Amino acid sequence: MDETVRWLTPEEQHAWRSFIRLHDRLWGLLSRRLQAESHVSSADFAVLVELSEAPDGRRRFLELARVLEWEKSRMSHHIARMVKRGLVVRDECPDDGRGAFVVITDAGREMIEAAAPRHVEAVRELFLDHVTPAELRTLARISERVVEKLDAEEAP
Amino acid sequence: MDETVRWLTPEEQHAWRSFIRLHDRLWGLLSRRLQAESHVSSADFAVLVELSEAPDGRRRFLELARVLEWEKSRMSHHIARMVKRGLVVRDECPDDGRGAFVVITDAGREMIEAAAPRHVEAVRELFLDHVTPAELRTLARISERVVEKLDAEEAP
DNA sequence: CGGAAAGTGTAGACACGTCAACGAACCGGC
DNA sequence: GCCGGTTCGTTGACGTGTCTACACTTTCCG
Repeated sequence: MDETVRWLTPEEQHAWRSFIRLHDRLWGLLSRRLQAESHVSSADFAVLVELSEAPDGRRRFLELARVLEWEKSRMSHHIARMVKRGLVVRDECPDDGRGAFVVITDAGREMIEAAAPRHVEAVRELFLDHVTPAELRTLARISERVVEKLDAEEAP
Repeated sequence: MDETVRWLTPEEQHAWRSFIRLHDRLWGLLSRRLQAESHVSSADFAVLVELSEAPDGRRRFLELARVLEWEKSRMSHHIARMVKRGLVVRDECPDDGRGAFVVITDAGREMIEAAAPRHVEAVRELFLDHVTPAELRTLARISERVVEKLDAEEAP
């Protein structure tokens, strides 16, 4: 084993753990609120937002997966569950025999329109209200830069 | 419906989405590396770190849950899986007939000792190396402050 | 034209987390 | 002592995410 491991300094360890902790707590609370108040999961919410903003409320399957950065398998399973609950329907694609559209239903629109304002309010109350504009810019800058590096990491 | 929803500004929306995206990508990549290189999940890793640092490699069940901020049910399910794979064992508590200890096994120690250096290296390579010390301090400060608010939110 | 390769989506097995209900042991006051 | 409330931990049902393998198209190219 390589004995020259560069372990994290206490500051690094603290920052890293705090960051993970922040996300877990925040996302957990937001998800539970969304579920309790609006009866949709965060994943449902993401799909419905994407569809409701699309022309005719419809999107190709893998296009949706690409936008949300989900694996196609996850998308397939999740759409199956959403179909079962009546939030979306599948529609065959005339141009491509393999493909399919996912289309938001009226029930889906009602869900998202009821959930969105509450969700936005929660994001403000639980997060944005406690962060200064300068801090938010720093956070965004860090996030963009690191994600860019990760993209480069995964590409090859 | 309340028409006076304070929707997110483009800057806020961008920062929020970037933050979530950062966590998802980073955590996803780290988890997959941990699994592929060391055959442990992030959750296994967290448990093993905690146990390996404890005296005699043992901890009371709910104490572990409290430290990791996991629900007791999650802990119970997860420990059951780890027992099945031989990473930990359960041990009855003589003082308290209800209670139990979770104890790390030799195999568990080997796992964590092999996984830790790689994991630390990955955290550096994928995250810390791309963030300045000042940015890291800002991130830690934000995280602490918001988590504190969330604690206050959940307590009552 | 025809066959290989790549694209689109599905399906099953499994790991994981949450929720709610439960059983068993402890604890405090009467 | 014992009864009610609390704590400790388990369990089963269910929704979710990943991985692998698969089936069916389309497309590319000789």
